Parts: sequence; structure tokens; C-alpha cells
Amino acid sequence: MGEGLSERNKQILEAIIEDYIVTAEPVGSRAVARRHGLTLSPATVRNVMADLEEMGFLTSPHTSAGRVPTDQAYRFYVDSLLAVGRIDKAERERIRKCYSGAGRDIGAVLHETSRLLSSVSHYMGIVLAPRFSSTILRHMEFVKLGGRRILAILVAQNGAVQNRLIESEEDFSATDLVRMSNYLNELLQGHPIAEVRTRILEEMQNEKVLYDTLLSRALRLSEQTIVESGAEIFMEGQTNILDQPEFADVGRMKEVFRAFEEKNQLVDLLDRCISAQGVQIFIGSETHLSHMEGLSVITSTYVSGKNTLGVLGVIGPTRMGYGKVIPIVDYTAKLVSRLLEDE
Amino acid sequence: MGEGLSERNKQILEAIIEDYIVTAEPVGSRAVARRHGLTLSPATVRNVMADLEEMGFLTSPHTSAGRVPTDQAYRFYVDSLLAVGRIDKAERERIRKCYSGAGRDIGAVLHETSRLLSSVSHYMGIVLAPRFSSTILRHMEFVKLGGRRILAILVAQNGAVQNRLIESEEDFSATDLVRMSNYLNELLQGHPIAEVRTRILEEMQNEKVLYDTLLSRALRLSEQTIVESGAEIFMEGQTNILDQPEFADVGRMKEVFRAFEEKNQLVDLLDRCISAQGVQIFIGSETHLSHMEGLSVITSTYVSGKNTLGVLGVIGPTRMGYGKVIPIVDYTAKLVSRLLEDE
DNA sequence: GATTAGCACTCAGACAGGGTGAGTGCTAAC
DNA sequence: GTTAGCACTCACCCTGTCTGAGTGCTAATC
Repeated sequence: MGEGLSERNKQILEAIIEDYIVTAEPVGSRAVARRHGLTLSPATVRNVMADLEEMGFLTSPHTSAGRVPTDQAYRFYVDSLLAVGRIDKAERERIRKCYSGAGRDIGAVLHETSRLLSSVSHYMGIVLAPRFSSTILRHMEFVKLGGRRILAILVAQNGAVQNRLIESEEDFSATDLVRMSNYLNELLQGHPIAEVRTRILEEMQNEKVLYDTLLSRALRLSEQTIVESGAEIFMEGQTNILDQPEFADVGRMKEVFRAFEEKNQLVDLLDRCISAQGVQIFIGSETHLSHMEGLSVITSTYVSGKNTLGVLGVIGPTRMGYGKVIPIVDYTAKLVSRLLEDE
Repeated sequence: MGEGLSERNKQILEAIIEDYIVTAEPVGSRAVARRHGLTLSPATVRNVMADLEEMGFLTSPHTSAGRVPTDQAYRFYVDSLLAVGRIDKAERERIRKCYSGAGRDIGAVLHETSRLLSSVSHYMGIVLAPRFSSTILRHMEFVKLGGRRILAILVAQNGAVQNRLIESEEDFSATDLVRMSNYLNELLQGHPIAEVRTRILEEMQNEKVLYDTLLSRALRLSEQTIVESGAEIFMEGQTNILDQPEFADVGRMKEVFRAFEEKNQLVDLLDRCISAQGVQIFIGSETHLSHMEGLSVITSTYVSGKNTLGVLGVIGPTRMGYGKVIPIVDYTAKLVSRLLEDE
């Protein structure tokens, strides 16, 4: 796609896209011709533009307006034309400074990150928190609250904590609970939480366990403890997007709003990113989500060691400063990774 | 305010308000005159309307438009004119059914509640979760995670749980931690968490403690555990509000959006409601919040026994179906109270 | 004295027509 | 292959007109 373009055609396409990114207005042949670095007449540019339109890179909203890049054009742009710059030094400083008040819990860090992504990119920041089930179990504990109420606590390697209040059938003594915790920790510690459930079921078949009522009760209790919890997502800076001129009409604005209210759709999209590593870009229709026309998503995974934890990124108009935003997302992801590594 | 109004004037004002609530259009004298139940000529109505305008109950957007109720009019309406109906039986059923899948944790219940308020009222639902610090401590526990890392767990009477990862200076043994937990539970259990901190500081002066290093260490640890956490707020159904015709222009819409993004402002407002009991209504400017023109808030507190836990309610346009929404908020609050009582 | 009918007046909103300017496609000259 | 020139298109703006809903005022009526 687009390999057939001559060098000059590429230059012109690039010029159009970059112009459109800053003006948000259809760009005409004169504007391109005048552009510093190109010494062509408007007429020539027009010929090229006609070709580019035929190839699907441009459209015009109406006859006598300029041309507007299509999603396909942006795709070609980010793949072939865009030289992704290094991140601005000042911005790097600014990002880093946000994390200086460090050592807080993981949820707070991620929330702060979404805020940060939004304010540095001037678009919308999103962060998908690690699925609890994809983390590694560090510790499991039962606390007796009184009566049959038990608080089950799971602590993940990354510092995330999940609690669950259980109403048990039997009245365990505090020491029973301690012994149960010890046994389960022995068995489950260090394993991915996703595997814990099957491991529990396996262990239940174990002969030794079948004859030890305490152990089998422990397993039954632990089974109640593990529940799939919904994905947690942080979004910040939605108003930044509403300020973009392309959404300055009621219909489009509502559309965007709807897109953001359907958080599970966004979660699905980000979930898809988890498998791939590094920066990923979805332009307009490439998101395959409804209500997302005119919006692009730039994401990157953040990791701990070689485990992918979650995804963070920026949502902006397709007409977005890719060259600036991509390094921001990239840098932030790496920083967050490092931050969570330490824990 | 408004006592000087004759019976007929009240009727006319009521007619105008109710008409405006359903049509969202300035209402003219003809419309009022035609209204079932009033047998007056438009001219007469006009005279009355002029009086009402002078008194500050009505305004006209321009000379040849009808009249629109002011905030003052709505206030008078809900105070003196409105007969708050019983809640619809079907709606009551619907609300109750939402909670049938009971017994989940408090956060989930409150989140569900905001969704419910939104979908039943067709406006926006908000729920302010109980401040952790305003609850009563049921249990406190330290879990050794390895090295100097300790997970401190606070469990409140209402089932809310707060965790905190602490990096302690000293390397406590597991049994040390158990003894510390026991001692602290003895001391602090059953007390409001807001008082716990001062209680800890007092206890530190205690002679017995001064000579027992373990106890004083326990106190120091527990002091680190108690941190004021930000208020948690659930909001759902923002798009419902955008569908209201009065926000069908870009400026107003952005305004509303901004109002919702400033969650702490909303938290402040709801916080103010906590001290009062029962249903409260803020009309437009009465919220004293920026970006809130044209919006009203109806809240009620939910309680457990005689402790006020939090606040829930509905935000809608000032032109809101008060008669319907008030009982919904009231009923929901009572139901949530009962639900949390059981725990 | 309160109510109403009648009338002149106001004003937003819809609609049509004319001018403007940015931009296009085509053709012929370079 | 490139460019100049030209006729053409079309959104947008401005203007003026018309319409209809609604008003305030006044004088007649109950």
C-alpha cells in the first residue's frame, strides 16, 4: 500500500497531512505549493492531489473545498512518512517529576498516569490496570472478623490487593485460619493467579487432602476467594477532545461522549493491545468500535520483567500530532514499567 | 417568598412550570389559557404573567417568546406547589429487583445504585461512598509479606476494607505482628476511625507503653496505616443529560461536561448534604457551583442505624420532573440503607 | 373592579437571492 | 512533465422579506 508513490507524491501527501493536523481545515493546492520546501505550482499539486484522491488517500468534503486525509492516509503517514522524534527534554522532565512523590500504591500511580498522559499530550489519557488474575500470587490470608465472617485477602506480586468478605459455613478458629493460610501459601505462592483455580481443583483430588478435613476446607474456602474481577480503567482529560474543532457540533460531540461512556468497549480494545508489545496505533475505523470515527488511539504496554501488566495510551482525533504523542506514550510506558519493577 | 400570591396566580405559575417541564419551550399565555382546568382568557393570563415576572418568578428570553420559570420559581414550586407523589409501583419493583442478587461488597452495591438511579430517573445518578474515616473500625491486621514489607488491613463495620503497603524500618516476626494486631484491636476496635489517630497519639503517652517497645512500635506502625483517603464517587448516565434539549448547543454541552469532570466540586456539594437528613434539593444557582447553571441536584442520605453513611441522588436539568424523581431518590436511599444495615 | 376582545407592535426563525472567495478540472502553451 | 490561464463550482456570508407566536395596551364588557 502506497509503495507505488513517487518521492514527490509522498512529499505532497505529507505536506497535506501535516497542514491538516495543525489547521483542521481542508487544505488546498495553493497552500501546499506555497509550503516551504516545495517549489511547485498549484496546478501541479492539483494533478498530484487528484491522483492521491483516486488512490484513496484524500477526500474532499465538497467540490470547491480543499482535500482532507483519509484514515488510509494517516496509516501510510505513521508507517512510512513519520519520523518519530525523540521526546522533548522539557516534557521528559515534566513527566518524570510527576512520579517523584513515589512509593504510593499501584492504583494511585496508574490514576496519576492517566492524568499525566492527558495533560502532556493535550488529548485524553487512558490506562488499563493490570488484570488481577494475570498477576502472580504473593500472599493469601484469612482474617477472622467475628462469627462466621472471614475476610480473605490476596496480595499480588505487584502490590495489588484484593479482598473478599466470605460468610463461611463453618466456624473456624483463628488458629485454624492461620494454618489454612500457611498451607495455601505453600501451595499457591508464586503462581499466576489465573492458574490458581485449576491448581486448587487438582489439589482437591489429592489423597492426602481427601483425608484431611482441614485442608479440604481450606481449599473450598480458597475457591470462594478467587473471583474474576472486572477490568479497571482510568480515563482523564475528556474535555481536551471536546475542544478539538472537528467535534464542535452537537452530533459529533454526543457521539464522542457515547464512545467514552462505553468503557467496556474501550477495555476490549486495550485488551487486544496487551498481546502485542510496544507502541500500537489504531486510526479511526481501525479500532473497529462504534462511535469512534474521527478518533485515533495510541497505546503501549507497560511491563514488569517480561510480564505484560497492562496498557496505557492516548485517545485523540485522527488529526493528531502523532510525532509528538507517540514518544510521549512510549516514554511514559517505560517509566511506569520501571516504577512498578521496583516494587 | 411567594406567600403574597393569590390562589389563581399560584395555579398559573404551576401550569407554566409543569408545561415547561414537559415541553422545554417558553410557554405563552394562550397555552396556559387553553390548559385543562383553567377557564381564563389569554389576556388575563398575560396580566398575571406580567406580575409574576415582576416578582422574579418568570423571565422571557425575548419580547415575543413565552415565559420561562426562574430558579426562584422552581424553588417555590417544590416548596409549596408540588405534591410529592408516592413512588410508582412498577418502579419500586424495578428498583428492588436490582438488588436481588444481593450480598456483594459495598462498592459494587453503590456502583449499581448509581446506575439504577440513572436509568430509573432518566437523568444522571450519583452516589457518594461513605468516607472510610467516618466508619467504625471492626478489625485491624498486619500481614507479613516478606522482608520488611507489611500489608496493613483495616476493616470497617460496614464491610469496607482499606489496605496499605508499609515498608517498616524494623523486621518484625510474624508472631510479633500477630501480637501487635491483637493489642491494637483491643485498643481501637469499635471506635470511629476518625478518632483512631488521636487515640493512638494519646496511647503513646501511656507509661506502660513507653516501657514496652513492642507496643510503641505497634502504635507507630498503626499510625502509618491510617491515611485519609479521597472520597469515592460514582456517576452514571451522563449522556441522559446531554439528550435534554436545553443542552443541545455546543457551548452549554461543554459547560455540563466540565461540571462533571470537576468531581471534587460535586463531592463538596454532596458532603454538604451529609449533615442534613432526608431529601435535599438544590436548584441551579443554589448549588453554588460553577458550570452548574441549568442543573438541579436532588439528594438523600443513606444511613445505617443512626449513622449517616453517605449521599446519593440525581442530577438533572432544573426543568426536571421533581414529582417523580424525589420519591425515587427517597425510596432508593431507604432501600440502600436497609441493605447496608444487614451487613 | 375584574375580565376580555381587539389591535398594534416586537422579534426569532425560516427562506430566498446575490456576492465573495477559495478551490477545482481542463486545456493549451511552455 | 510542468505551468499559466480560465471557466466553473459551491460553501458561506450578508441582506432583506415574510411569517407566526407572543406581547402590552386600551377600551369595551360583565
